[in-house]
Amino acid sequence: MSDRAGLDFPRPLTTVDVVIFAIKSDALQVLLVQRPDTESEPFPGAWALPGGFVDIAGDRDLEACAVRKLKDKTGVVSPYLEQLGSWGSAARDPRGWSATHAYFALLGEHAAGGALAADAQWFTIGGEKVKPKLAFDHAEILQAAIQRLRAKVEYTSLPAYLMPPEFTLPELQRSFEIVLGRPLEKSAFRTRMLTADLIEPIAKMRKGPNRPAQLYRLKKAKAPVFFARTFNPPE
Amino acid sequence: MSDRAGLDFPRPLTTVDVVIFAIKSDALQVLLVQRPDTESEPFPGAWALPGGFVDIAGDRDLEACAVRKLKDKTGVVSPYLEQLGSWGSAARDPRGWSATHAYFALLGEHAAGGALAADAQWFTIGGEKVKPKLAFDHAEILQAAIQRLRAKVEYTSLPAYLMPPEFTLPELQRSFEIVLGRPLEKSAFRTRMLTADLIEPIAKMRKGPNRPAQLYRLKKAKAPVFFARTFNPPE
DNA sequence: TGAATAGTGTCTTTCAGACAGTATTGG
DNA sequence: CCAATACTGTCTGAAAGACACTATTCA
Repeated sequence: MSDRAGLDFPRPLTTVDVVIFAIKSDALQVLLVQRPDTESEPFPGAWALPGGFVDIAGDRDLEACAVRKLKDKTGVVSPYLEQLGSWGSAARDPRGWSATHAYFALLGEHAAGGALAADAQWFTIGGEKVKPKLAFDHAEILQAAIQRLRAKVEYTSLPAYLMPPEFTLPELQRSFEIVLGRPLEKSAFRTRMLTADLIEPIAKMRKGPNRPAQLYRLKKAKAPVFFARTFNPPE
Repeated sequence: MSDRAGLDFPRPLTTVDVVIFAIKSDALQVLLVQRPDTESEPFPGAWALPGGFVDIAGDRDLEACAVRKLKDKTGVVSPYLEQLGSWGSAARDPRGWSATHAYFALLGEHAAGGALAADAQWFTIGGEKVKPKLAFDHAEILQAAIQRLRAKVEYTSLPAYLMPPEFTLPELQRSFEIVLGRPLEKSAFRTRMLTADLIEPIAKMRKGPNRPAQLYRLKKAKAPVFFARTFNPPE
C-alpha cells in the first residue's frame, strides 16, 4: 500500500447472504429466493439464498445489512442470527471478483408462517442440501450452514430458537431430533434442559388426547447455552 | 438490483487480516505489524494485525490472500488456518465503508522463530488483549480470536499445531495450559490424547536431568480432533 | 378400561478429577 | 540415595444411555 490514500484500485463486489432455517411440517427447511429471469442477470431463474449487495449508504454494518435482507424476505426479525463465514473469489460470480458475508438465522415456527416476499419459498433440507440447483456457490454455503447448525446442536441449545414462544419439552426434543437426524434419550434430554437455566415453566399445559404436557418458554433474552458434553457421541 | 448488470454503485473496501498465534517463551503471543508513520495513512505508527487489501488480480480467493499475507510477514505457511469472521461497517476505517475478512493461524514454536518482516513483532497476550492500542477495530478482532481459540481448545486438539514437529506429552499439555490459562489433570490429559488417534510415538526420547520422555509427532495431515466433552468444565 | 403420550426412577457405563504410587534418568 | 520429572493405577463422582415404570388425559 503506498501513501496518499491510493484507493483507486478495483474493489471486489461485496454482498451479504442469509441462510434462514425454520422447522415446518416436522422438517428442517430453508428459505430460498428465485433470481429474476432476465438474461442480463447471472443465474436467471435459479434459486438462491436471500441476499444482495451491501448498501454503503444505507447499511451501517454487515449485521444490519443481514437483518435488512431477512426482514425484506420474511417480514420478521430473527431471534438468532450468527455469522457463518465469508466466501470470496474471482470465480464465484460471473460479474467479477466478489466476496459474500454469510449469516445464518433461526426462525420460530410461528414466524416462518407469515407473509413471504413474492419470490421467496421454503425448501425441505435433505441430507446436506436442497433439491434445486442453487446459484453461485450457494450450495456450498448452505452445506456449511447445515454442518455448523448440526455440529452446534450437539452441545448448545440452538433449537430453542426454532420453537414458538410456548412449547413443551417433548416438542423441544423433537426439534433437536429433526436437526440432528437421530433420536435422543428422553430422560437425559429432560435433565439436560431443565438444569440448563434456559427455559421456565408457565402456568399452562398443552392439552391433547393424552396426558397434558407442561408448557415452557425461553427465559428472557437468553443467549444460547453451551453444554460440557455432546449428546450421544456417535462412535 | 436492476437488470443490465448495473454495477456502477460504490463498493466497500475489502481487506483480509490474519491473527497469527504462537507460543514463545512459555506464553501465547500474537504477531503484529507497525503501520507506516505517514500522516496520509490511517493510524500512523500504530500496531495492527497483518493484513491489507485484497488484490483482485493476484489473489484467487480469500484464503489465498490470507496465506499470502501470512507468508509475507513470517516467511512460512501455517499448519492451521481458520476463518474467524468478518467485520464491516461505515465507521471502522476512516477511508470509507470497509469490510475485513479475518483469519486466525497457529504456528509451531520452531516456525515462529524465523525471520520476520522488518515491521513485524511478537506481543505477549495478557488476558484477552495485548499492551499496545491497536489500529482500526483490530483489538475487537484480536479479542474474538482469543475467545475462539480458548473455546475450541476446551474440546479440540488445536494446540497440537502450536508444537514443533517432535514433542512430548508433557510439552503438549503445557501448550493446552498456556492457552487455557489453567492447569489440567495429567492422567486425564494423557488418556484423552492417546486415544484420539492424533499423535504417534517416534523412536526417540527427550533427554533431561530426569526420566526421559517419549517423543511424539502429529499423525500425517491430521485434521483437528473434536472431543465429546470439554476439559474440566468450570462450574 | 385402554390408548397414547408425559414424566420419573433405577441401573449401568463411561470418562474425567483427584491423587497416590511407581519408573527412570542425572548428579 | 536423592531430586526431578515421566508415567500408571485406583478410587470416586457426574452425567449420559438404556429402559422400565408411573401419571394423566380423552374416548
